[in-house]
Amino acid sequence: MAQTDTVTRILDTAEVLFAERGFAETSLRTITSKARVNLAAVNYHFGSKKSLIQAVFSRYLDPFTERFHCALDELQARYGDEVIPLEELLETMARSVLEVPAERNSLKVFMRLLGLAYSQAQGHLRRYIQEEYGSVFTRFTELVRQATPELPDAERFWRLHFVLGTVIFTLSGLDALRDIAEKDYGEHVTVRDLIRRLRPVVVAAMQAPLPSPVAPLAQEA
Amino acid sequence: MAQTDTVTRILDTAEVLFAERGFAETSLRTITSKARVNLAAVNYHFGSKKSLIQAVFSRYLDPFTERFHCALDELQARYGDEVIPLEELLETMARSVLEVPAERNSLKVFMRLLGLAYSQAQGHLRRYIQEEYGSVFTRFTELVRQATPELPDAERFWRLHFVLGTVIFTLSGLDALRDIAEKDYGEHVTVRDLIRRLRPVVVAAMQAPLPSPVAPLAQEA
DNA sequence: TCACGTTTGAAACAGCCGTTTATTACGGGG
DNA sequence: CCCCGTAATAAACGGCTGTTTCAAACGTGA
Repeated sequence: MAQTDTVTRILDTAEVLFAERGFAETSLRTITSKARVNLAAVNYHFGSKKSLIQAVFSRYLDPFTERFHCALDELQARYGDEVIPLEELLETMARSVLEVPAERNSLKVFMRLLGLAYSQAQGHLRRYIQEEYGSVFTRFTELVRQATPELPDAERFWRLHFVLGTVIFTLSGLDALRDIAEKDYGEHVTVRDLIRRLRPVVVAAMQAPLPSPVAPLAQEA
Repeated sequence: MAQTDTVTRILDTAEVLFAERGFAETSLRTITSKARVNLAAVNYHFGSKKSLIQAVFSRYLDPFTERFHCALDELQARYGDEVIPLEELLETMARSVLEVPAERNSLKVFMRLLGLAYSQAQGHLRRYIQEEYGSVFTRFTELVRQATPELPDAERFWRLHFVLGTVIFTLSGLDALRDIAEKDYGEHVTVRDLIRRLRPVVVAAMQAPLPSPVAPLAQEA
């Protein structure tokens, strides 16, 4: 079937180019010419550039949410009524994130796309992701809440976004950082290696002592 | 003098629009019309859109690097031959970052611009910032090295970028996150409040235990 | 007051953008 | 066989992009 081939070739090319340059900086002509596909094929199969962007995300997020839900099911079944430890939750999430793009070894692309979804304006994208995939995050958040009863709700909310920032920021800018690290320390760092380094940092961040209630950061020392 | 007025009006308008929508998504026509300035003024005063972008960054980074250098001078003078504690270094950096845009209460814009400089492709921008302002970061990194002798060099490098990711990611996406936080917890969070929350998390991240050397993250539990 | 360098102004430039149209080629069921 | 829905193609559409041009206005020293 020629249709499927055209569609996937567009998606394969688009996700790489989007990850490299961003959405606005990647034209449909660049995508279609590099994919050796007619320009009109994008509008024919996807309707618009916006829809193409959403389709690129769905191809990653649909399998991810499914796997993540399953992994959480298994985790809850294993622990029954006991509280699932925080580290277990974090590792489950990490494993689910890693499994999806591992099939096409494109973790870098996946992370870069997630970073773009956050940083790039693209209001429609944030809304789309929120509406389509917000429920998994809500479920995960609730489990984290049970695992960290000592944290006030607001504090936990912000800390989750802190560590989310660390992970997405690091892995989405990995290529640039890797160049610097290689030049300075000679060692070629792998994604797996980076995640090994991230683990204790993330755990420590979540378990950090509560901030002082009066906020004297900018005072003169 | 009318020239100076035109230049600053362009810069004032451009930095806000860039921060809101990104570089590619902000046209010169949008900038000049909102700044009530002729379209050609940008190319006349700055030469090109690229140069305008760099000028926007310079206006923040030049005062920042100067203040930061002075603050580090003072810190080194105060501690003499003693090692400067890590918390002291982090707070000095935070204070320097906060002081600059405080004059025009535009910290949000500043952070968003930093985030864009990282996430947006814009190779020319990264190169420009690296060449122009890399030395301050090098100096700061060396002081952090002395403050954390127990960390291997590579580990420290990555952790600095981890916390950098947290701060930039959080503060540059602050508006979106604030909306969610407000809806969920009702409290309106200020930048100052966020920094208060960030402090213990950043310190804990830098002081987290070293990762296990064998990297078994993705193994089956 | 005149002349001159600097700054504004309106208009046009070529080029790329996303999208649409109309035509052609394909391929399995009546 | 023909027919018809699906898909690929080339070409054109209007619109917006950054940049350039050239004339007009400005302000300041001679």
